[in-house]
Order: sequence, then C-alpha cells, then structure tokens
Amino acid sequence: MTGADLTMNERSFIVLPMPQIPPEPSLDRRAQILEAAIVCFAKRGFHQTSMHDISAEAGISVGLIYRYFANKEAVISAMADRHTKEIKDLLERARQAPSLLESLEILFTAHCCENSPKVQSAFVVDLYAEASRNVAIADLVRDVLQTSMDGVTDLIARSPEAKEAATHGLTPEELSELIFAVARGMLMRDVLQPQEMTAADRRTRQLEVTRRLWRLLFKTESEPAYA
Amino acid sequence: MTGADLTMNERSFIVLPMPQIPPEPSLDRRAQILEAAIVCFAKRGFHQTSMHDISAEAGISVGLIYRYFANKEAVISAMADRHTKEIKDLLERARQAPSLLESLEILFTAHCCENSPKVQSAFVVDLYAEASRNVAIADLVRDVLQTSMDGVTDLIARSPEAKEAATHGLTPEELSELIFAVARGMLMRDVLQPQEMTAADRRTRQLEVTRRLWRLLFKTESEPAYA
Amino acid sequence: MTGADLTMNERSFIVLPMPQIPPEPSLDRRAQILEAAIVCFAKRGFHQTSMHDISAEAGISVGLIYRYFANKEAVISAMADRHTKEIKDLLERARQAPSLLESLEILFTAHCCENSPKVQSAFVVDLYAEASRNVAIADLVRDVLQTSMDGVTDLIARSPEAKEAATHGLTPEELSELIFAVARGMLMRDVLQPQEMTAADRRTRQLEVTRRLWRLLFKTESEPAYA
Amino acid sequence: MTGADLTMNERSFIVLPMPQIPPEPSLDRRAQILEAAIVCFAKRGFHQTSMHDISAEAGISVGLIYRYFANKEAVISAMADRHTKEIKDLLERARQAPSLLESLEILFTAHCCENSPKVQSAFVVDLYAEASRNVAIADLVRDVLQTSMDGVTDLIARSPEAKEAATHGLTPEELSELIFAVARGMLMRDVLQPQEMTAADRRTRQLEVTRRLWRLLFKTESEPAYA
DNA sequence: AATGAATGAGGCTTCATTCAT
DNA sequence: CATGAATGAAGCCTCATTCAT
Repeated sequence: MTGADLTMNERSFIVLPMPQIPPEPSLDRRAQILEAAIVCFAKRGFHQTSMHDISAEAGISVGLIYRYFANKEAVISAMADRHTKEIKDLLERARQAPSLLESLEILFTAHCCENSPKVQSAFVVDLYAEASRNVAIADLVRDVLQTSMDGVTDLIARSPEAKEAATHGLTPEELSELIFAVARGMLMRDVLQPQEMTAADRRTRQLEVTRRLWRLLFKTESEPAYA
Repeated sequence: MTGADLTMNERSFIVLPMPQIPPEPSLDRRAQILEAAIVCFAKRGFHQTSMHDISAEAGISVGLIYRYFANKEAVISAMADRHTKEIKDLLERARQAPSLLESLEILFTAHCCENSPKVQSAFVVDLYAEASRNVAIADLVRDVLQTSMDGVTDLIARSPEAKEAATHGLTPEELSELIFAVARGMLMRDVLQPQEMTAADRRTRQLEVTRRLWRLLFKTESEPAYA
Repeated sequence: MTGADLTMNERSFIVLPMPQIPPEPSLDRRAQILEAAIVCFAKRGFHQTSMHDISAEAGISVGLIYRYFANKEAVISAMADRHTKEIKDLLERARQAPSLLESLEILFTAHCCENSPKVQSAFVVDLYAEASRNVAIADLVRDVLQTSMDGVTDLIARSPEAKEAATHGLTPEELSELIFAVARGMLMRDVLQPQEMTAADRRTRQLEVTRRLWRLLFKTESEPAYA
Repeated sequence: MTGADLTMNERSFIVLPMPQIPPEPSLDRRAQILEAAIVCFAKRGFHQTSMHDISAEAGISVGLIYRYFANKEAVISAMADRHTKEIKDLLERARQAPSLLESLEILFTAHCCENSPKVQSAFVVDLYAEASRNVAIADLVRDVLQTSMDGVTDLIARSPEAKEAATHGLTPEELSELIFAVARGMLMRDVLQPQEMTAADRRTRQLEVTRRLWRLLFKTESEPAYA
C-alpha cells in the first residue's frame, strides 16, 4: 500500500460522481429539493431547518416543495431513503475495491469529499438522533446498517488477507461490527471538527485511523508493522 | 472476570451517585430543572422540547425556569455542562477500577443503567448533532472528549496488561482514540435499539463488545483466547 | 291526488331536463364546470371548495377554469345565476301544474330528486349565508325570491281553490309569503337530515308538510279533512 | 293584544339582558372570545373568519385564543353550544309569556334586538350550512331544534286559545313543526335584508308574520279577523 | 419566590391565480 | 385550447419569552 493507492482512491471519488451531473438544471425537481434539503439539514439540523430555508436554498418557492412532498416529514423521509441508497452505493464501491484495506478506506472516507460528500457527517448524526424518536427512521437506519455490515462481513470472509491473518478469534461478523462501530464513532467525532477543516485534512485523519484499525485486525504480528 | 465483577460494576453505579442526593426536595432548583430537561431532551430532542415540556416534567411553572436560566439556549448549555461533569465523574470511576478491562467496562456501559443512566445515548447523539452547529457546544464536547481520552491514554500507559501485551505498534494515545471511537459508535448504535430493550440487555451487548475490543487490543496472541 | 300524480311529478323532473342535454361532451365548458362546482359546493361549501376540487371533479385542469371564469368569485356568481334560472324553471313548471296543491308540491320537493336535484339544499343554505355578506348575491337571491313569490301570488289569485276557500283574511301576497317562508324553513331543516336519507324519504316528508300547509291555507273548515 | 303588549314585549328584551353586563372587562375570557367570534362569524362566516379577525375583534393576541380553545374548530363548536343555550333560554322566556301569541312573538323576534340579538340570523344560517357537512354540529342543531319544538308543542297543547280554536285537524306537534319552519324561513329571509335595515324594522316585519301565522293557526273562522 | 396569562414572531401548509409550453 | 408547474400571500398554530400579580 503506497501513496499511489491513495491517489487512486481519491480519484475514484472525485472523478466518478461529478462528470455526468451538469450543475442541476434538468435534474428532477425532487432531486433538486433533496439536494437543497441536505445542505440545510447538514447546516442546521432537521428541525431547525424551515421549509423556507429549503426553498431558498433550492431557489424555488415554498409552495413548490409541496407539489413534490406531502410535508416536511416526507422530505426528511425521502432524505433518509436517499441516504440509504448512497450508503448502499458506497458499499458496492467498497466491495469492488481490490483489497480489504482499500474497501475500508472507501467506507471511512466517504464523508471527506470536497464537492459532494456521499455522507454528510452532521446529517448522519442528526439522522441517528431522529431515529431515536422516529420508529420509521430507526427501522430504515437499522436496515441499511445491517445490510452494510453483512456486506463487510462477507468481504472479510472472502478476503485472503483476513484469512491469513490471525483474526484474534473474532468471527468476520464480529470484526465487521467492530469496524462499523469505529466508522460511526469517527463520523461522530468529525462533527466536532471546526468547519474550516478541509475535506483533505479530514480524509488524512480518517485514513490514519482506517489503516491503524486494519493493521490491528488483519495484520499478523510476525509481519513488519505497516508504515 | 466473573459474575462477581459484574455485580461490583453495577453497584458502583447504583450505590455511588444516589446516596448524597435526597430525592430532590431541597435540591437546588437548577438541578431539578436540569433533571426534568434531560428527560425531555432524551425523549424528544433539544429543539422539539418546549419550555413548557420542561416545566411540566419538573412540576413547576414556565416562568420559574427563566429565574434560573436566561433562555432555552442556556438550559441546553447547562445540560451540556452537566454532561461534562458526569463524563468526568465517569472517567474518575473508570480510573479507580482495578483493571484496564474493568475501566473499559465502566466506560462502555455508563448508559445502561435502569434508573438513572448517567449517559442517555439519545441525548449524547443530540449533543453531537448540536455541536455540529453550535461552536460553544462543540468546544465543550471536544474538551471533555480530549480530557477523557487523555485519562484513558494515561490509564493505558500505566497498565501492566497493556505493557505486557503487544500493542501492535500503536501508542497509548492511538489506542485510546480507537477505544473512544468504538465507544461513540456503540452509543450511536444504541439509539437504534427498540425502546423496549432493557438496560440489562443493552449492558450485555456492550460488555461483549468491550471484552472483544480489550482482547483485540491488549491480549497477546500467545495467550489463550479469553472466555 | 294519488300515487299516479306523484309519479307524474317525479317524471316531470327526470324526463324534462335530461333529454336535450346529451351527457355533457359537446356541452359548453362553462356548464361542465358549473356542474362540477355545484357538486363541490354542496359537499363542502363555497369557501372550503378549492379551485382544484372543482377542476378534479370536472376532470379538467385548474388553469382551464380561468379561461371561462375570471376567478372563484365569478364561479360562485355564475352558480348563483344558474340557481336563479333553475328556480325560475321550477316556478314555470309549478305554474303549469293542474292544481294549486300540485304546484306547491313541485315547489316543495325540488330538492328531493335522486339524480339531479334542481335545488341542493346545502347549496341553497350556503347561498343565503353568502348573501348575508355579498351584496351582489343578496340582490340576486332577493330578486329570484321576489319573482317566485310574485308567481305564486299570481297563482293563488287565479286559483279557484283559493278563491273558494276562506283565506283567513290573508291576501294572496301574504299567503305566498307564508308559503315561501315554510319552503325555505323546510329546506333549512333538510340539511340536518343524515346524508344517508334517501331522496324518496325526503320527498315523503316534504309532501306531508306541503299538504298540511295547503289544507291549512286553502281548505274551508266545512270541507272534510284531507286524507 | 294591543300596542301596549308590544311595548311590554320589547322592553322585556332590552331591559332584561343588558343591565348586569358591564362592558366586558371582568367577563370570563372564553366569553369575551366567543363574543368577538360571533361578531366575526355573523359578519364574514365561519370559514372566512380568521383567527386574527377574532383576536382583533376581542382586542387580544392570536395566541391567547389558543389558551382557551384548542383550535378554530373548537371555537365554532363552543359557539354552537352557546347558541344552543341561548335558544333554550329563549324558549324558556317564550314559555313564560302570558299568551301563546306572545310566546310566538318572542320566538320570532329574537334576532331583532339592537344591542345584543340573541340570535344572529347570518350566524344561524351559517350554522345550518356547517351542519350540512359537520355531523357534530348537525347533531347539536337537530337536538336544540327538537327540544324547542317539543317545548312549543307542549305550549300549544296547554294553550286555551289553541284548544278553542279549530286547529284544522293538525296535532300540536304538526302545528309546532309548521311554526318552526316559518320561523327558520323568516330567519333565512332576514339575511337578505340590507344591512342598513334597523332592528325595529325587522321586528315590525317579523311581528306581522307572526300574527298572521297565529291568526291562521289558532283563530277560528267565526271570530272577527284580527286588525 | 412563583405563577401562568399574554404576546407576537415564525413555522407549516393551502390555495387562488398566473404563465410558459 | 389545454395543461399543470410555479408563485406567494395568508391562514392556522406553536412557542420562547415577558410581566403583572
């Protein structure tokens, strides 16, 4: 694993999603509204975001939102659905990475993208907060989490690295659980960072933790320590 | 680690905090209000909780809250302060545990207390969400986190177990960071659990993860697997 | 007066208006819209009916309504005009009845028609309510009322039954006024009936009152009581 | 029945209710709000009256209304309840009149009071309109109507005038039904009168009709015609 | 100290109306 | 001629905050 890999990963984020999205003119109205909504939600939280905030961010009138969403609750739900899809996409991308380490790097750095972070950390924390009092959201989040964890469990089970390594008597499932706990924990920490911190800086920190975790879980003692 | 240890940990929660607090009659009004506030905040979140909710929960009038707090913002801040103190108490208690494992168990199960969890997971997630848009809260949370991490770093550095163990080339600080990431991640997961889940069940799950993590970080390969 | 008469009256409603109106394809758009409007108005009232309700009921777009009516107010006005015409038609039909009693029966049962009551009681009550705050509507309703009353006054004046009868020292005009008061009062009562009540049941009740009134006004004491 | 009686009746309305009501300062808030509400409702109708209209008329803030009523619907309901009580009071007053004619006069002129008409005709018409689409209101109106009719049926049954008179083979119940139909019908007509018409003028017209009706129903042919 | 009545700004939502297609 | 997306004003309601008692 060298600096070259890092660059490659970085490109895979920046190059893939951006090109086919022209600013957002012909983009479906629902999508446009959700795009505006996540900006507001990440900035102010669900319940401090007013419908006016969203409409202003989207550059449309308030009333128009109601042509696409029954009410504010529905916007939040749709937002949660969108998040679900993005997480699943992310998982898919992680699955296709050439190595387990790179898979983890993808998962851990999804929110560190200058232009279109797949995962806005503040939004996700808010989503969990909402889940604690909205059963529908809780179900949805639990589901996407389970799917993701299953995916990573699978990844680990198939991974030659993982097999070789002494996995400390932990099952792939347990390893996956630990990995996701760390990922959530790091996301939570991310919201404490000053807003000025760049995506690149966040990414650097995340990669450090990712590699540390990877070494811990999948490197045998005999091998020379990484880096 | 036996059933006895478990009981001991449990007592350390229930016995310690209760005695010096006679139910809450002469108890300072501020404390009474904060007590009511956290119930509401955990149930509904900061911004869905109205001042009336708090006054009703406390059994006093709305106006009275304003005699003790400048405004709602101040209640949230005071709440965050109180949380800070509780976390620091928790750290203190963890420091005094006879072993590193037990220290970790204390840290990981603070929110699994039937009667008065020191740490309400929903509240903490909300606090982080708030931190993402309120610099004062962010500073405070960052500070308490740093203090806690420093404490655990120190604990690890002093721990004979840790020293003996091959710590995979990770510094005590890095280990501490990982531990807190997992702790936060597990807290976040906790809010997804159905409300019906008992404190005991939550605790069991937390202890499993704690021990798994401890084994991973501090047990050398040569030693026989735990349990 | 027998069952046969009743049937005849009934037919006079169903047979007369329908034929020249082929369902409503080539039917003028205005009429189509008004047809939809009265359904909505009777169901929800003028001001709880939205333009969208009307357009949906008519199976057209909202915008199209504005091609035929300047605004909602204009729809209500046109509706009132339509009502005026229907009342005048009704009067004409009543005039042509073979006897005064039958004339009254027609007037009193206009709103008890299964398929297309000429007079929807809820609508009429709403129209009067509107009249109380909209001078234009008030003028129109007053006018149609006056015309109708004049018609009935005339009918009474010409009626042999009425002449024969001791009319209690009341002029035809006064008798007409009383008749219309009762008619309005019964219409008002009709809106209290449960929606499930059939047109036939309503009609039966109306006929009872009509005959009672007729007996009262136009039967001499000496004659044997009716029915 | 002479002019003297008329004067007496008139006084009985104006003198009785007014004295004990000082403007309306200490008057219960609920009552104050309802007082403002009926003014607005009579002027604009239920659904064109905004909560702001009511608050402005009452000289209070909008929010305060919600301390006394759950929502607008509740204001309308309370208004309907109040109307129920007023009608029952009216009935009581009518019962105590020395003669049947005077009872009827009271019932027919309740809405013709300069300062505080017991019955605002526009409001009542609106109430019936509302009843046609709100079952709760319909039940209430039906109930008060039944009670009133029963009261008058009873009055008729006891009345010596009525017994003497040939009541045309109509039962007291049927007579009562007819009387209330006329009363409702006259109320409905009242909303067509220009707003400028004074209470005195309305009253005069109502008294004419009342006496005409009374003569019709309760005077035997043999007696000399009234007036 | 304590109450809770009162205020009014602000949020969600609806709907009459317009207008580009 | 017809559509329905779009606007924005206005209505209902909540709630933080104040203040007279």
